[in-house]
Amino acid sequence: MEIMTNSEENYIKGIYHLSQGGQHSIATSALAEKMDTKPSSVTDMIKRLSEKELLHYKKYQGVRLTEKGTAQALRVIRKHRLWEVFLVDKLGFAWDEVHDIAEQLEHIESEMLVDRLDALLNFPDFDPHGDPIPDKNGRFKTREKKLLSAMLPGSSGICVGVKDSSSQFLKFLDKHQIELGKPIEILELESFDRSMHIKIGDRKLQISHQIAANLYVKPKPE
Amino acid sequence: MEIMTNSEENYIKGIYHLSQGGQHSIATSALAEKMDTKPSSVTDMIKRLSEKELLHYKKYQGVRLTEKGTAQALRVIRKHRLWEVFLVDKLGFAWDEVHDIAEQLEHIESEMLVDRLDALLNFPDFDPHGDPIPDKNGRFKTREKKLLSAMLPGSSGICVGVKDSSSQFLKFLDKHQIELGKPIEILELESFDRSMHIKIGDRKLQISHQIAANLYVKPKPE
DNA sequence: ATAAAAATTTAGACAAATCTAAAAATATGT
DNA sequence: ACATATTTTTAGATTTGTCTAAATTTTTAT
Ligand SMILES: [Mn+2]
Ligand SMILES: [Mn+2]
Ligand SMILES: [Mn+2]
Ligand SMILES: [Mn+2]
Repeated sequence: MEIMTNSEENYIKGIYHLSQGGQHSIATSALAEKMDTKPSSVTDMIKRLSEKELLHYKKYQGVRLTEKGTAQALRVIRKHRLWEVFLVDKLGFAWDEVHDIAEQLEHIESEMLVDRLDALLNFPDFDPHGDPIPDKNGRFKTREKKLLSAMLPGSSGICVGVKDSSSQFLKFLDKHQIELGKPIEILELESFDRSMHIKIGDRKLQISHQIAANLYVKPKPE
Repeated sequence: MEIMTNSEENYIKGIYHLSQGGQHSIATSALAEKMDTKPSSVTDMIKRLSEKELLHYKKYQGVRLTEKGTAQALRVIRKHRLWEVFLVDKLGFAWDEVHDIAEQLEHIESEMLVDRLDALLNFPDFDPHGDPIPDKNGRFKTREKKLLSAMLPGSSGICVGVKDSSSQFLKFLDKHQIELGKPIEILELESFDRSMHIKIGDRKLQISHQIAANLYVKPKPE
């Protein structure tokens, strides 16, 4: 494991996240968008990362992480999510306040620190946004989850994650007491605007399609 | 408070520490030594910091922190020492293992994070090495302390700090069960090699001058 | 199939932080 | 006081990461 700069780590993480969208290879422009930078800068960085064998690159063909690159991405993601849990559980931050701080903390280098933090937090499987936390070998729990918007009236489940984790969306959920872990039931779907009547916990409310399209639910079997 | 790079913060901190040695102004060469870099690099950085009004600089005359520079140094030192307390108290690190990790953590930017960490740790006044932790206004407790080597036979006090905080020295102290907070009594001084017979806690032992010259003691009055 | 559009790469520049080698200023010793 | 030694600064180069503008390749549309 050679040393990586913060910027290199951020690119690798960005590529990893884009790869979760199912694409075989990630386009320069997509990565530029993700990293909030110019395609020319991405090309430069891609060459360095390819040199270090963290990704596969053929000119004009986009990139794909190597095994080594994937492992590195998972290490950074592990740190990011563990720090988020720390900030929420130990320092009382709200779930919409932790991302930017975790963006900095994820680059702190010390395997011992990460593993002890993991232990302090009781080896959490998921972060405050419902995303899985890789263990020290890069393995993580997966669980069945569907977007609420993809569920049918009459079905039910448990609220387990968010797709959009912007502060605005998270605060909106707070305001309506929509929390991870709560049972959720789809009562009715308005075909006109696709808004949904749901029961969350023991309260009923109506939410727009945009909200339903950003909430993950673990469906109850049957 | 404009943004500072990690490197700028490290220089400011280095200058602050050298200034504690009493000098009116800090020489380029002294700072180069401290920062483990070349004098020419120091000159470059000094110009940038002077531009930002963090220090006073006249060519060939060395540097001195401005008010603003001092405040900035204290903010970084506060973070460094709070993180050291966190690592020891909450993650169970030994006092000789925390410095390098704190060197990284001290650059994390978030006033809220620092203040909440401070609260989690119960607003500690001193770090694991006995150094004072500035509060959010940059104020810190001072306490009377003398090098053990400067104390006379028959006098006594409490062990409150280390001058050398290298891992080797700290491990040496661990091995001989010399811990901060323990009462210490000077029994006899060998004039030949200045080694000391002391009682620490309830054990007697003999230590070399080099050890005594790196241990701080709060002397008992009278 | 070719021309136009879009995506990607290259070329050249810049800021931060470092280095080596050379020049300039300051300090020291007789 | 003046030559020598030491310290400090300057000049020029390098690495990382970014940018703009131009060139090149790929994709899309007619
Ligand atoms: Mn996050
Ligand atoms: Mn998260
Ligand atoms: Mn330290
Ligand atoms: Mn310390």
